[in-house]
Amino acid sequence: MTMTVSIKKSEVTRARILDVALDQFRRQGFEETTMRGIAAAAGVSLGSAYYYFQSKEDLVMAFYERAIEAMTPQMEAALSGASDFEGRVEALMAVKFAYFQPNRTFLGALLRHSADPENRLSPFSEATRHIRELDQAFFARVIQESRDVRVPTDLAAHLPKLLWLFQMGLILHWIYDRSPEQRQTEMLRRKSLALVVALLKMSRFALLKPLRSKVVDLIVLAEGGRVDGISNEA
Amino acid sequence: MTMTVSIKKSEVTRARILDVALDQFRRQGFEETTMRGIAAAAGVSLGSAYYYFQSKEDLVMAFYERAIEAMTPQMEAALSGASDFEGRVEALMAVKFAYFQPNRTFLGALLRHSADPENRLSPFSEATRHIRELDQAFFARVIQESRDVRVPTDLAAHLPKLLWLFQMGLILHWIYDRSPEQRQTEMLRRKSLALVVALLKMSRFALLKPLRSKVVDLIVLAEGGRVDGISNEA
DNA sequence: GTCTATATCGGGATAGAC
DNA sequence: GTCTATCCCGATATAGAC
Repeated sequence: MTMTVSIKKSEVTRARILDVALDQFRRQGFEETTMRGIAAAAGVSLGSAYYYFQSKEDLVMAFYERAIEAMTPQMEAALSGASDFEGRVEALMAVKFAYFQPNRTFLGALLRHSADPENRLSPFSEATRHIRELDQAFFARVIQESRDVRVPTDLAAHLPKLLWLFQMGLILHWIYDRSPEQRQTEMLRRKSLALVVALLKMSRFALLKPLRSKVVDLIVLAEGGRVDGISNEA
Repeated sequence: MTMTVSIKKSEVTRARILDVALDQFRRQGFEETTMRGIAAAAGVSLGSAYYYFQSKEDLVMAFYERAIEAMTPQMEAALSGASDFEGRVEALMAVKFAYFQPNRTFLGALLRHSADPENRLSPFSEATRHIRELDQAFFARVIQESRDVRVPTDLAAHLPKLLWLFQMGLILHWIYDRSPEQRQTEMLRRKSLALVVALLKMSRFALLKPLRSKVVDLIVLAEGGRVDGISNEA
């Protein structure tokens, strides 16, 4: 009992700092929020804030961790809720859009650096690899479990990453979407997913085999380098 | 005479600051270069440096301006040097890669923010629109002047922007390419361009008309929003 | 181990005197 | 136009209270 309490003491402080930070990030954005401001609002000294989070970026990483944790059960439900390929992919993406909705502005501040795989906060970075792979695993399950879309194995092997990339593109578009209530992204999401599904269904046609081979060839080449973080220059 | 001299006085100072800045950017990168360092090396005070360039970013914008200015005649030559579509597109891109070669690291520091169209330095920003449009105009000329690739008009209307986007993707890949001498990007460039050309040639087939319509539909939707800077929520 | 107070540094940016 | 002085902020370091 006493142990449990003493352990929690610091975790409460840590959680409070994180809560305050995320709140300020949401309301003022990333750049505008200062470590001094976070510490003050959390009722701790600047030194304490840095004691728990070595940098401002670490606070963001904690946000990512929370997000994937909270979304995992929701994505499980999404998978069993829909019955066909398109429905499942749509359901998976819907979870993200719903969860990130209140944090859209804040997320925008983070994804500003998304193009830089060497930035820890980038969705393509080594630091976020774990989260990325967890997410891609859900897309892999969609492919395995859906019977209505059968993709040739050479292409299927890369599909989880491709679908994840497709999702990232939509999120990025959404972040900067200035149309009322981001309706434009919604439409884009619907139409582009339909197109992706149509292309995947076409991908089995023997006539298109040479074309598909070229595409897969390109994907392999691109993956060998940059698409998935620091590694593999095969 | 006296007027000419007195006008030039400040421009010389301005040019000196810019020269020093670009030199340091190239050698140390963007982040590592400080306004204090620039001012010191240019023999002016920090305040003076800020008098000429309101921010560090402004120095970068000047770099962009210089770049497009220097590359314009080279791109003209590239267009007349090649005879077919693929050759011309390749020649246009080759000009960029050659010009940016010595600035690759520095360019990387800039394109870190490329995903953010609200960042002035982003190739998708309002601030860089002018440069972007100049560049896209060269791709438009390729399409008009090449007889070997005939693209249906509905798609052709968007092709300059699409080709430019394709080029940006390759440049981005190149920036973070860790393979020796960025050979990977070179291969990717060659193969992906060949694929693009193959797809464009296919685009005329009547059988693919419905698919093409869907693609064009998507492009229009995306362009209406984010792809090209702040404007048009048509 | 948890936390405060405080000093210090580096660097972008600004105000105001000259 | 030019400079000095100053501010703000992220980050680091240190000394010490409990």
